[in-house]
Amino acid sequence: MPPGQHTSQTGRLADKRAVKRPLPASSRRQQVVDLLREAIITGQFAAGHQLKQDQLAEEFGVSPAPIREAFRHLASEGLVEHFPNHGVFVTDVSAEEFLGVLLPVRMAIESYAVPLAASQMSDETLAELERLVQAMEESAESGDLAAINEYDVRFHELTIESAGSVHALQLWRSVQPRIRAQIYRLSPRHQNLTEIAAEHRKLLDALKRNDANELPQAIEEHIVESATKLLKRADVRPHRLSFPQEATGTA
Amino acid sequence: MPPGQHTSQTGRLADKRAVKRPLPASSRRQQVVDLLREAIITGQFAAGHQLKQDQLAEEFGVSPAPIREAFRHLASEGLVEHFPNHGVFVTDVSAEEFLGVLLPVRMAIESYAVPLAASQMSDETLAELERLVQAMEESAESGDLAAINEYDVRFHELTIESAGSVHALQLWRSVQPRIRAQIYRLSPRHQNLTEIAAEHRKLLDALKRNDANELPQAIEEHIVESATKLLKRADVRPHRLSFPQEATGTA
DNA sequence: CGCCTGGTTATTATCGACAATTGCCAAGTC
DNA sequence: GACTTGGCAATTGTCGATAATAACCAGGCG
Repeated sequence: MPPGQHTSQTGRLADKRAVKRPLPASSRRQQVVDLLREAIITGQFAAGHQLKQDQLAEEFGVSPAPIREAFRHLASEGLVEHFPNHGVFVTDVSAEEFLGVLLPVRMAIESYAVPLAASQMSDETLAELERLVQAMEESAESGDLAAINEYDVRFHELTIESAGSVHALQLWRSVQPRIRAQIYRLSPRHQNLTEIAAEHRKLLDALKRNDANELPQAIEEHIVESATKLLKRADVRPHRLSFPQEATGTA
Repeated sequence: MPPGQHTSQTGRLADKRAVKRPLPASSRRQQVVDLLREAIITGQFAAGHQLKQDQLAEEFGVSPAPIREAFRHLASEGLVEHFPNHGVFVTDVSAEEFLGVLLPVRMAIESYAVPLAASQMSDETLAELERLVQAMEESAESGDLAAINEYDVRFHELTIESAGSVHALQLWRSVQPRIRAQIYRLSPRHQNLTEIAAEHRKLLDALKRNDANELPQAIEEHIVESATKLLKRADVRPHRLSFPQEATGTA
């Protein structure tokens, strides 16, 4: 039975899991996934580079099996492509695809999940979000971009988790790393960190108010803002921002 | 090197692959994936059911390794959930998530990919799409719903392939099985098959005309139509269809 | 002189066995 | 009598080795 859905012992299990960590986190596969994802996102592996299972297995001191499973997971995040009998290769993300697909998909996911989450959010979760925003504000002061990104990701993930939608969360986890990869590619420096923190403060306030009218617009703004800022700083000006929301009048 | 991106021998490789099959298709993992996916989509495995690697390994006459990799792939399609050290369990898809996330995400993907595909579509591809629609029309005559669904999937997949966007295709392949699962769950019978074929004929005509103004609306209609028909027949009337495109005025 | 053909090697895919983890159950203790 | 604690059984996770696959290269043939 899936943890948390047990017949009678749910409480005991939930306690056990809570006492430990949210995730078992240990598992060679998971460790490999995390290491490789970070390497790809930060650009240590260039697009097109082949990842060889035996080489990585030796490098990490594990057998090929967990490496191969890690490959499948990374493929689900779109960070690598798998060609049967040929290997896995680091995927490229074009600015067009970023704007045309990844952001609209993220928008679709959060437009559904965030208002849903706001309507049923526990005080504990709100407090945790508050802590995350504070941590972002502090990291902005000290100029720690990596930390801000980490809190940013966690903020959104926790919010979407609260919506309780398995599929919204699964899809978000699939697109999120690709979006983060773009952030590292397009704006590795000179981001206005204070603005990022402020944006999340604004979103958190909207979550607290839980105004069904205001929230969808707040999410949309939040996502569009972060994207356009990113692109401006990188001097990438695509022909048009074709978010579904903006496409109504242009058709 | 990824097939199709070779340094000099591209032609030879492409020929070789074309002579054989589009996919190597053989691979125990792939076979297991296809079998399990079909079993889940058609409801042979109920939501919540645990898939055990050793049991399936024996059943299929393979070792646990390809089964485990198949699990990872099915998880990327949202058909199963993986709980480390606990197993994989068939995922449930609520009607709310179907309408709220899966369809909007599909809409976002196709809104980007289909116009892009239309703008650069080869005559061969158009001919293949034409064949698919004809096959659908024939299957509609003979009342073969399974065949229609198969052609339906292939029609959209081929279209999105033509767009040449790795990520649009990857995401589509991730959401598509879930949507198909809903089709089987909500409307296993009594679908108006002729209408489905006609819808695709209309979409194909729009693709042929490649009218940048008309196409986005045609896609939107196509997706919304299929969804609302599906829901009407199953007597499921959600509170509202919250597609991003329709949310502009409501905020 | 170019094309086909067979061996060679690098790499992936699969295997079967073993180790680790987890939940369960029963015995023991306060 | 309820709670803790230890062992038991079922299941997943990992291993190291082997088999299968496909690109590369050299030699032979038209």
